[in-house]
Amino acid sequence: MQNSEYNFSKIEPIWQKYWAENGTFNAIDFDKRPKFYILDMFPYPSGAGLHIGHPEGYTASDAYKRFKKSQGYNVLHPMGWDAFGLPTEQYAIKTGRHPKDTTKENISRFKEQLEQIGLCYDSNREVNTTDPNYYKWTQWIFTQLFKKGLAYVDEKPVWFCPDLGTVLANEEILNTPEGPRSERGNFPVERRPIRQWVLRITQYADRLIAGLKDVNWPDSTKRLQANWIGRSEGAKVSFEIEDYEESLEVFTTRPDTLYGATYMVLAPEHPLVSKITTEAHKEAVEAYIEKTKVKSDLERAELSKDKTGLNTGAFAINPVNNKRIPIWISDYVLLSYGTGAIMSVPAHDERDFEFAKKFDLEILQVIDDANQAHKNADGNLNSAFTEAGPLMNSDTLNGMDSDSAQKAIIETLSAKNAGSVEVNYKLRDWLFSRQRYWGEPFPIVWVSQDNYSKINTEFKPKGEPIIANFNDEVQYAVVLPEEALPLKLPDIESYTPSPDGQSPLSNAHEWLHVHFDIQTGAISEQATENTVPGTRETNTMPQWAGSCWYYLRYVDPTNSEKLIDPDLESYWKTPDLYIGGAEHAVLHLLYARFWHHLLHDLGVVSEAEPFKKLFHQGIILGEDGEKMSKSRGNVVNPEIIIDAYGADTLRLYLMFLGPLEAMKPWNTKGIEGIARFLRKLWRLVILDNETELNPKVDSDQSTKLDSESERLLHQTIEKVTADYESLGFNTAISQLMILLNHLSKLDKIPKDTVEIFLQLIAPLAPHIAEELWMRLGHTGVISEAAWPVAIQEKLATASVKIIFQVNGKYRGDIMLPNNPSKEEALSAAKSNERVQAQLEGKQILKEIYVPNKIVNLVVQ
RNA sequence: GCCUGGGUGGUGGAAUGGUAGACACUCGGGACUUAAAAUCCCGUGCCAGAAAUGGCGUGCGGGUUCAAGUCCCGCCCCAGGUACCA
Repeated sequence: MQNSEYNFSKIEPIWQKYWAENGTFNAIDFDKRPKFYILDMFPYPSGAGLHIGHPEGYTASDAYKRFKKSQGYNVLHPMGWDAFGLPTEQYAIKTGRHPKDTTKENISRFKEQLEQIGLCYDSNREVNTTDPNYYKWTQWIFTQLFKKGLAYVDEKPVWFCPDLGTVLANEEILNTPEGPRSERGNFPVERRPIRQWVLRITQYADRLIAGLKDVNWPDSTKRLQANWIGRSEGAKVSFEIEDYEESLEVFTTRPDTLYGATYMVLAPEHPLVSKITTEAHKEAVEAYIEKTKVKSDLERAELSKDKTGLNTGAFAINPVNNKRIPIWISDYVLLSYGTGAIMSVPAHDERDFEFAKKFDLEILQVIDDANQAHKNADGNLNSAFTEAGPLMNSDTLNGMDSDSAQKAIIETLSAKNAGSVEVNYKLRDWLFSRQRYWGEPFPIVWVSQDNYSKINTEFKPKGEPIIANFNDEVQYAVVLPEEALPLKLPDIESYTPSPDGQSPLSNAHEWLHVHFDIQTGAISEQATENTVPGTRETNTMPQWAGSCWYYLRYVDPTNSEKLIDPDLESYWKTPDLYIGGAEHAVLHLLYARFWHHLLHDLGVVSEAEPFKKLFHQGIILGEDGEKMSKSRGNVVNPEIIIDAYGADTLRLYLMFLGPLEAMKPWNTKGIEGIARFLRKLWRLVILDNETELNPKVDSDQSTKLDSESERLLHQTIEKVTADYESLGFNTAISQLMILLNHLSKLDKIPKDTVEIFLQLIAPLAPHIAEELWMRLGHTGVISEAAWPVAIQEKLATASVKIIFQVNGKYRGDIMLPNNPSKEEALSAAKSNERVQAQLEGKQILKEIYVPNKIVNLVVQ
């Protein structure tokens, strides 16, 4: 505490308590006021507590919420906890403490820290993804996916991390110079085939692209999502393989270049490789496959800058001209995209060109470049020509443009049953299971084939049954009825996953083995004539599951009958503003959109898109300009700042650092300016060292502001209002500083002017604003007061400043009565001394007058 | 490589095509004080000058315009994302 007058550590807790106890910021269902739903990305309550990055976005949303409330909106601004996750489970493995208990402690620490910053949330609407009453509905959504045939089980080669004892998704893998590592812990990882649940997000790919045009998001984020989904239109073409029954399917976006296909390339893992490779090439090909297996995708990409590959000795037949072309393998072709095989057209694809050059394969130009392409002296291409153009070397299609040729070729192919139009996506289905304890259990029971046939179809997926092998026995998946939800996590002795990669739940024997009622789906411990024996699914859901739909539950957090009440849903709809980091631009936002579309199909929600407006707050870097991290030792702890300067100063400073969306370094020295600003505000209202009001503040309204001060006041109302609306808090604060600097120089200040100032700063510095508001004699809180509105007449001026320029350079200015004529302005300019000095001995070529703004004399 | 952002004083950053550097930090000088803190006043882009003022200045090179940090073309650098997507 540096100042005995403005005692923030005394007043801040008082107001925090007041807002909490009075539910000042609680939303009211079905209120007549217009609704406004503002959402923050909810945090993972880690053991480390709050990081300075959290309060940046959270302060912005808290300020915006207070602003909107003052403007007369019924504001919903909730907070919750994304509390399933690996660190808590790791901690449990280490200490044996139940993740439930650790989570509870972490949450209460987070809550305390958020409250200290003056962040207010509707406490009746807190959600916690690990609460069975919450995850009941996460499981319910999964049952809907299951029944619609949008979930399946697949044996997938996925990243396995022996140190963490779990499977990791691609997005949890870091590519380091030492090879692939786990994002958490930086442990080495390897590929292993494991039974996994997968969701068919690809079925929604087109709708997820289309929906992007209906949302107000940063363009860069929309593009990122569209690119991630990666829709490409083209054709599937099938090539016969010489001497084999099988044919080779490829996907191409350029069917018009089919005549230029001079060889084929298969991914080394392609199932046909071992079959078609000739004796002479077998040994080398097998060695190459082995080498590929140990490479990560990134190594494959990186090392293959210089392309590698081998001939299999086999030949394919081009369906349009029956040309015999060799089949190669190379790791630049990925099994996971398209069909895992390509037709190579080196003349018109850069990668193929490079490969053909390296292995001296034929390059046949089939698109006329009209002399645009780089060629060597012999007239051969120096690089691939990848644009469209008229065809050449293509029999009857010569001269036809690329577009028409694509259609013609696909038509020819489909007549021969050798090809068709095809759409491909980069997006892959969503790997939805983890071999962990601390996640939502799947409401699934596995039964034998015989027993499966006895079970009510209600518990089975639409379409194909879901089957998996357990110890060489085929099992069928059935889903639990809604009444059986939530399926709670059982208590277990050890949280350590078994070394075979199975979840720790596989050791919870009593929980594991159940009897499933074939009619009702009810689970019982004892067998009856209506039950069949089954085994529960031991995988749990990924952390994304709970965070995919939490924004809906805030609206109706305690409903045990429904995920969300339809009336409440139609009142609150979806968030009007979503603030969160750009690091979630793809995965979280895409998964949540997928589920929201699904819920829309199910009639649970009334709109297809969940987040109308999205804002990405930036990142606060350490004082050294680097990302804050423990290892760098540049982490700023918000609690220390609050102790030294108070929450209001921290809030203002976080917002003053720069634009909300920017990445900006923290600078502890700079906070002094904000601290001075608030002390100055305090002194404006309260007399030094006393609790009484500063006599400068005229409470009987006998003084009036002079017109210049009044104009500044209303300009400030206007600018601050507009800046808050666009989340431009940094410039709003500097405008408030200008006004305060001005007011503090006046001898007398009308009380209502001070009050307006307090209202304008209240969203950002709510504690001091409440305190001074009360001391000015108000019985109600400033949080409930209506937002001030600028009076247009007060903004008007009687005179206008005209800038003088000579050859575009500033040479002086003058105040003139409004709307001076061109003649008046010009003569004022010409009679200015500095202007005259510039005109000395020169000739005026042109006289520009921009009304009420500027005179520019062009001279020579 | 590709896709996004972005390059403005010693620092963070302001600027609907119209006075570049608002607002702060830092630093320097002064007032108040026994002293310090707090507070207040003055200065603070660079160069020349006692000052008035003048010249130069928004990554670099061109262009459009009476006027460009802002618009157009070409480069350089930095940060983030992505990884051969056929």
